[in-house]
Amino acid sequence: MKDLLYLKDDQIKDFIEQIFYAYRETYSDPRKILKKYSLGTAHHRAIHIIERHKGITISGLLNKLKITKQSLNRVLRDLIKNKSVLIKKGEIDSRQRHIFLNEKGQKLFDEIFLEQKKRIYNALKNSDSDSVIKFKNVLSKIINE
Amino acid sequence: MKDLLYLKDDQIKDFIEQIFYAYRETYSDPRKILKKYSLGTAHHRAIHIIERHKGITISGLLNKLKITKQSLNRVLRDLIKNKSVLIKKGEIDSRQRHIFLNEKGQKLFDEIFLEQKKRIYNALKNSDSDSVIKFKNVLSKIINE
DNA sequence: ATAGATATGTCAATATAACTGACCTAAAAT
DNA sequence: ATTTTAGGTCAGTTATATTGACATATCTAT
Repeated sequence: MKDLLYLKDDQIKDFIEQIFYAYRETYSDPRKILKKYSLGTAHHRAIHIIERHKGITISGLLNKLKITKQSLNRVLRDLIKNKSVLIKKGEIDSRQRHIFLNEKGQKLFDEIFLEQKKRIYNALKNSDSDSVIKFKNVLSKIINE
Repeated sequence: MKDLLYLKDDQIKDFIEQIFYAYRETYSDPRKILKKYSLGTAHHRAIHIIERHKGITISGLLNKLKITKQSLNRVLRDLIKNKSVLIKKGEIDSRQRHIFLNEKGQKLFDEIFLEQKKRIYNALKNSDSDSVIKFKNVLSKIINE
């Protein structure tokens, strides 16, 4: 049995608490901006993933957001009504829908990101590159466990 | 102007996405257990913080959870009815309430934690201690920004 | 002693974001 | 031709949060 300090229960409990704070703070920063456009964090998460995975399909988005299609449908309906999002039929498989941010959506993303970025940027700018790489690695391992 | 790779926007966007996944996965693992006791993630977060900050006051808990007292009240009412939580009047300031897990609450926490721990434990056990320390440091900086 | 501030509790209404379950169409795969 | 897959939608419900108003007890400061 290992007895490494960083595997002690208290350390793990701390991480569980810290991951909650990190998520909550990171996603609460741009709430005011979202409210200006009558959107919420559900829309924000969708916009973020669409921006990072341009042309993602509905099922692709569902897999990343892990919500039901009924929930996603409401979110996408709002974003389409809002004219932030563009949906294209698949050329190979025309059952599929490919989702993109249009110009307005990209501007909205940029505005949200500018606000949200600050927290991460300021945290990273005082960290050395080794810390950032290792942060990324551990985070990835947590997700892919 | 710095031009460090890890401060590039794309890297920061990745972190924002990864922090969402890490939080969601970490807190969705014990949902089945919670459901067994007719509790949800809101109760889980409260239980976790009470376990880590034994005797915390209502306002202390509000500061950590960042929800309204009306929301917290519902959560605590459920936990008291459930007989997981014990509330003591403050001895120095009798307006204050100090919150504790009682035996049943601690057992519930242990059961939740055992499930939730796996993900973090497995992620950390293959990481060297330097990685874990640096992960913790960056995470703290993100929270305290 | 009294006035104001603080800590907490609670009622009511509403908002946000999720869920389940049922059913539908169009197109691809077999 | 049949089945499966990708997506859309209606209806009802649940979980968790919000705002706003008001109440009580206790502490602090004058």
